[in-house]
Amino acid sequence: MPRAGLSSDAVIERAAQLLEEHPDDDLTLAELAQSLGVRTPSLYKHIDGLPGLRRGIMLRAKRDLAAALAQATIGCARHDAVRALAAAYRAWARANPAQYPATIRAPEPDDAADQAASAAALDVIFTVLAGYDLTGDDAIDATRFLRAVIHGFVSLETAGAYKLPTDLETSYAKAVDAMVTALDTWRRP
Amino acid sequence: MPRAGLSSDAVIERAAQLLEEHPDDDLTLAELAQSLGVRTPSLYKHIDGLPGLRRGIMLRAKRDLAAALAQATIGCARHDAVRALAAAYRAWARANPAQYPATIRAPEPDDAADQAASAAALDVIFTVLAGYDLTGDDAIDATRFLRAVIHGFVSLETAGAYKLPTDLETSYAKAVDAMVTALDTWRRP
DNA sequence: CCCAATGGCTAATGGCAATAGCTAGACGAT
DNA sequence: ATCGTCTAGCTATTGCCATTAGCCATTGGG
Repeated sequence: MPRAGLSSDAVIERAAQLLEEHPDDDLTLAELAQSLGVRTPSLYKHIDGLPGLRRGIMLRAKRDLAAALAQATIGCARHDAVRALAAAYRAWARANPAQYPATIRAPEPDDAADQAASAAALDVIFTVLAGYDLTGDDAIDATRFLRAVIHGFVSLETAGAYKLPTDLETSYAKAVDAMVTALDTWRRP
Repeated sequence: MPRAGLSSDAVIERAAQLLEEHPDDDLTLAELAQSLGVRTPSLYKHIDGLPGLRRGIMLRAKRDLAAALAQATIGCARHDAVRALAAAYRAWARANPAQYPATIRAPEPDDAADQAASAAALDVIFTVLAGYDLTGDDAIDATRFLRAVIHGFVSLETAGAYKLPTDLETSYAKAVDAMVTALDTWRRP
């Protein structure tokens, strides 16, 4: 019985890889175990069953996305920051299309780690929008709009809903432009 | 052996109901059969296994959504049509949150019925945007933007991502306003 | 009234997640 | 070096689910 030298992180990372490699068929513990050169029950020494594995993948994804967003917006403000955020968000989703849907799932109310990971990503957005002098409900509405545009585009793109041959880069650039313009004149009525 | 009087449509409709009733645990043929007062294998006389059931639910959802959108935009033009479309889209998603994700899945290339159902919904959007005199890539970019804003907001809302107490109706209204304004001046650079 | 079509059933198979309990290897303390 | 403990693997087992094969009763058209 040679030891495989697994760990919780190693198992989760491998699972995320498998998820990206064939996104169609849902991830199975049996497949994951085989891919790690181990029998299925052995995985339970590192993860808490299938739900625990899914949670691990989700947490990993949320943290990674939040870090990418934070990284991308360092030293930028206003329009530049919004564009950098939008670009980094889309780049992450395109690089991890199978994990992306997990990143928008609302955290469970009693899961502190999940709450923290979700909040980290939201904080980046709030910080970016802080340059627009929006307060109260205006800031919240603007945040919701920004998330809607970016998530909406990226989600439809990675789901394969944009099938026409027209260039996606240009379409996204125009969408981001429209969003930036809207944010500029957000306070009004 | 009294007959249960099932049909393909009845089975699919019941499955959609169950899906909405408890969206968490994924739909099982065993549960569906029990809910219909029938043994599991009997379902195979009406649907083509679990994949066939899922496809049936998806088709039903896409057609229903497309019909709702078409219905809502009758007799409207430009801003009014866009607002009506946005309102109807969100209303449908809120009424059928568990089925909504199925409606954005890209159709399989060889599934004619799926292609048709998806195209029906897209046609409504194209028709609504026809009032804006957009042509070529401009029209496609605008369509993508419109879908991104509406789907993005609705998707995040039904996923529970908008947790703050601020009124969602107002937030959506502002987002739709911003989108309408952007569409007004879509052609430019 | 008959008979073909069909919608229900039971039985059986195989895959998967999950649990219980065993065992060997790693590692620290003496 | 040796012992003892801890733990990461394992096998065996259970139970649920989807799926298929094959049987039988009901239905409805000639």
